[in-house]
Amino acid sequence: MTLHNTVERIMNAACALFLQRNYADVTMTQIAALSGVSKGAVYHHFSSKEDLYLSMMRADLSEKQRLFAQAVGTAAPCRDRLALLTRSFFLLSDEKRRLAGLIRRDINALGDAARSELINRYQAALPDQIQAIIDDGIESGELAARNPRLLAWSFIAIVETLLSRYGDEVLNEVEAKLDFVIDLFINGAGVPLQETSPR
Amino acid sequence: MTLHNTVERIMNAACALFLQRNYADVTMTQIAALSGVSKGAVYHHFSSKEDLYLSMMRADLSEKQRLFAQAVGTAAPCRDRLALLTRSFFLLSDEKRRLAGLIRRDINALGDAARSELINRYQAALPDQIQAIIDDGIESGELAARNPRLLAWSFIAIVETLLSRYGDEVLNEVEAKLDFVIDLFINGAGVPLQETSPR
DNA sequence: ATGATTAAACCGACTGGTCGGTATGGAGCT
DNA sequence: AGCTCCATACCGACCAGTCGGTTTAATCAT
Repeated sequence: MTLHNTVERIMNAACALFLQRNYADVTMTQIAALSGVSKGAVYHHFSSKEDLYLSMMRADLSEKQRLFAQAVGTAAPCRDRLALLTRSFFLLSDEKRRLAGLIRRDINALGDAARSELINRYQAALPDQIQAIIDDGIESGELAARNPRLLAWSFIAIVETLLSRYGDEVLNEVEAKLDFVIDLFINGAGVPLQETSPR
Repeated sequence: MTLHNTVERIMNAACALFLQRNYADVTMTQIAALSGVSKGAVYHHFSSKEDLYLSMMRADLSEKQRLFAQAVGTAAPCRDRLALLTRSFFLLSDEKRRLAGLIRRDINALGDAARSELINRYQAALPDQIQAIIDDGIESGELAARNPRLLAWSFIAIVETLLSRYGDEVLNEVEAKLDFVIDLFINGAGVPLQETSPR
């Protein structure tokens, strides 16, 4: 739409292709073809394949960091803040939702500098922010005292479980997904010992 | 084994290389070099790169399926059976432990036939067996009634969280890892509402 | 305005190099 | 001999990245 709409189209095409194939299996020719521009145009805007991948990820992670910072900055019980953050994640488009997960798949294909930059940005955008909420939850006594970083990773891992095709079919509503994730993470899979059913 | 120790060496080399790099980034020449044999020898025993990858995975998944079947066949509370299965997993060598996780990373690089075969074998070896335990747990009232397949995936996801370098540093004892996984999965991260909360 | 100038955007054929896979032939056994 | 096992040399395909040339569009001069 703007002056640089070519850059935008290249990034969108790259996003779509990197989502369905490994970093190594996506060719610059394919990206150019899907963008509707030539390979020369792609290399005019991005200095290398890695530069293109990095630019795409940088943009996405910045957006997510900004988005999730709202939930982190809210004053509320830990459970509600986690729900707020997770809801905003589930409300993203399917593409955006899966993008961050690519990092773990492609990280080995990148150079050292790119790799550590991406890891840092990913940490700041996702695990660190979730851990901040969990830290507060532990301090306030809402959560049991365990390693907060491992808890944050586990939380993310559970969320990613629902990004599969099957997860989307079984729990198609955002609130249903939210319920599953938050309830499993906070209360676990076991039935509460008190009240209703015995063991 | 001694007769075909070349096959063994090739498989071990392939295992080590596929663990540190993507499927596409591991070359047959590298595998041959690390095996100490020639490329011709590799192709003498395996018809293609995909065949080698598949053979490696087949062997590993069969072994895991057999291993975990013991826990599934045990008569005990769901929690104990999950712990039994998970302990046997954590007691595997580092290489073996990470191997199954590769599938999700490399699955897109394989052909359709290989892909679906691997997915089926993985399902049978890990999620299906864990789900069998969870199914029993739900039926006996030990676990809350939720989608058992999603629960199985979540359980695996939590376990995989501890396979990272950091997870190994923080919880270096097998029993500590086991405690984290089982307790988080069954009881959740929140403090129990009743009684006094320990630690 | 209108033509001249210029720089950025863009194209696509091409290159250098790498990879999966094959052809060939030799060593050792039966 | 005839067979398995394995090493070396090689082939075709394909990729990231380059480069000379063309188009577009904005700026300046008149």
